[in-house]
Amino acid sequence: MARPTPETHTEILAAAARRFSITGFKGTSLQDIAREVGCSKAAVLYHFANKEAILTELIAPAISALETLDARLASLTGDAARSAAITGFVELAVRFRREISLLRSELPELLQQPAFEPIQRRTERLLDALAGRSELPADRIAPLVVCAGVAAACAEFGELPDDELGPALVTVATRALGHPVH
Amino acid sequence: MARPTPETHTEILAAAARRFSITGFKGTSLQDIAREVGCSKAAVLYHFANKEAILTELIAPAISALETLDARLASLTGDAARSAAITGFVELAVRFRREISLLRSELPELLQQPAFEPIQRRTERLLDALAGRSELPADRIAPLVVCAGVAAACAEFGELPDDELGPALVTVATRALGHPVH
DNA sequence: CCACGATCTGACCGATCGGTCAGCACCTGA
DNA sequence: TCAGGTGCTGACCGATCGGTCAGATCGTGG
Repeated sequence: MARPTPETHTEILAAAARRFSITGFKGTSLQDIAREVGCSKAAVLYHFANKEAILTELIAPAISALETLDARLASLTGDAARSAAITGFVELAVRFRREISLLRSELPELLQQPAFEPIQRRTERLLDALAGRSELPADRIAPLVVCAGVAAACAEFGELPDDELGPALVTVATRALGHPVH
Repeated sequence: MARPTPETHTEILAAAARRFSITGFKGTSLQDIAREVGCSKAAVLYHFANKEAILTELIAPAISALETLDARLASLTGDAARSAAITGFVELAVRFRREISLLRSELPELLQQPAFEPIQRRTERLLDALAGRSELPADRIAPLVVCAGVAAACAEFGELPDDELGPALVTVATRALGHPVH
């Protein structure tokens, strides 16, 4: 074997994405990934420090996009924050639906690990923006429904074109969040 | 030890529910459950054929409730099906939010196993009712957002009283699904 | 021609998993 | 009193997990 192909790194990422989206992160072993790539498990661990490093590299672009959105929303309040949050989040969810689908089944659990704490924090701030900065528990329900629902729909409708899925989701989200508060 | 208490069966169920809802099904070992109960792993497997049997028994009431709802919706069409599906599903989700929360992180994966195929089928029929029996892909997006969103909200707002969470969710769901199609 | 770094392998590690099994302690009914 | 069933234990099983390590195999520059 031993081909002089340094593309192995990329191939591992692609194989891991496929496996993670089917059997989940915990449900996928390094052996599974190695088998799909056609190399040894040790080769996988030559390119990545450990299993979690593969996941981290896979979702890095999505995380940085989430951080960008969070920064843009930080200065907005009320309805302005809300509508910007809707379109921003939907656009982000549609663009990164592959990443969502490979995380969806284990995101709540992974989020509890300290390494993923930044995502947790940004998501809470996103919910805050979707709630129009309201602190009332009742006003927090709709944003959570929207967030989780949009993410699930993106994972499920992976084959739909962006320009069909996106506007439909914006419509649903806007309706769900109802008229501006007061 | 060896107390003459056949309540162990119940204690195991309660302990498993607590663990599953925190660390997930796959993330919880029989050892974990045994430790929480204060018995041996072998004792757990004396009361239950295997790990999956614990989960099955835990969610049995929720499944039968889902089947009842499915039967009731079967004869309805259009807007009648839709509004009945909304209130029925929300009521069910609120009532069984504990079960949802202990499954939420792994439901998509568990559903792919043949043993959970009935749930899968009923859920699809529920989505069908929520879509007002429409076959258009675009009309399927909102129901999925609502279903996943409501489930996530129920898992998240476990401490809210039923009569506060339920109506709020019905409102959000009705809004999200928009006006009756034609 | 040879030394070297990059790439990769197979063998191996300790830990943990779900599950089995022989047998012990206890209660109950004959 | 004792046979038998219930509830449970600790020891153990094979499999698999994530991860390590010494060394084989290559292409390449000196």
